[in-house]
Amino acid sequence: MQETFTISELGNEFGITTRAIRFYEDKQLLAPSRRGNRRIYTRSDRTRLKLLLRGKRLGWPLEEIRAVLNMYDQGHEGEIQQLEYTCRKVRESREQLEQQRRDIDAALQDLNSIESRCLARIDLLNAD
Amino acid sequence: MQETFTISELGNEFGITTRAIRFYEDKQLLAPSRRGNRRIYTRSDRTRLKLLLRGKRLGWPLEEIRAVLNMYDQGHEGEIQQLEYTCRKVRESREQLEQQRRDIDAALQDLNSIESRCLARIDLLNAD
DNA sequence: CAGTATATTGACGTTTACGTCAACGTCAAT
DNA sequence: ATTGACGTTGACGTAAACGTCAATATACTG
Repeated sequence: MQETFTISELGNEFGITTRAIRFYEDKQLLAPSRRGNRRIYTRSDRTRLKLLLRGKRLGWPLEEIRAVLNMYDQGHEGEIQQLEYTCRKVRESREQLEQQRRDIDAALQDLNSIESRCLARIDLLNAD
Repeated sequence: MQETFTISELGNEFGITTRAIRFYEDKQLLAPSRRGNRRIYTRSDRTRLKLLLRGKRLGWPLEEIRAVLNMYDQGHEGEIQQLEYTCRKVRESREQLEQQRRDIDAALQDLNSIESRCLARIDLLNAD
């Protein structure tokens, strides 16, 4: 795989606009280096963007995604206060994720029962 | 349990404002009956709101939540075209939910590893 | 070296999902 | 009869998350 990426390469790969990527940078979720004026994204920048988009699929606001992304960096260094803070945030995020998983499981059950009723009804109408 | 509810009862129960509930009605996600001018919500209206909020916790836009809510109604009646359309939408929603579940599982793994590194680091700092 | 492609910042516009008044109606209790 | 408590519509405001230009710079390509 490549070592670095341009902004439009990442945009194409992930199906988002360069405008969005610059917006994320503006909101401190990304911090690519520059060659002159232009942004160059490393593999680690790309990973960060990938994680960002995962957060988006889960419906998290950017502000929260930023906090989670920072945990990835702050998990292995810093003062003890900072580490404990990170630990607390980890637990908070985990609880939210577990709530979301419960919601998903419930929704999947509902969808299954809707589909069953739907298929049964179609069957009934076809047996005329 | 009660048979009917006022708008503020529902707002208090679910921790949302009456403004939000009226907004959902405006966007066709709810359709309570009226006594004169005032809204009365049946148990079924309440259930609908509960499902709506579940969708919100999953980060779905209201427009999509509305489509899903309509599946609950359209799953057991209507023409065959409508039923098959509902079936397709059920499958689409299910795929999205399954993607979200994959994202959640991945995120939970990441959080676990962050927490481990964090705790190890704290342990190290405490053993001075 | 002209042309095309890709990049930049900056400013303004747009959609979603409500919040925040304002102005008014209604009903029960004092 | 008035005072709250609760409800209504309507208008306007706002934050988040970008979209959409415009003006400009830089880089590759024939």
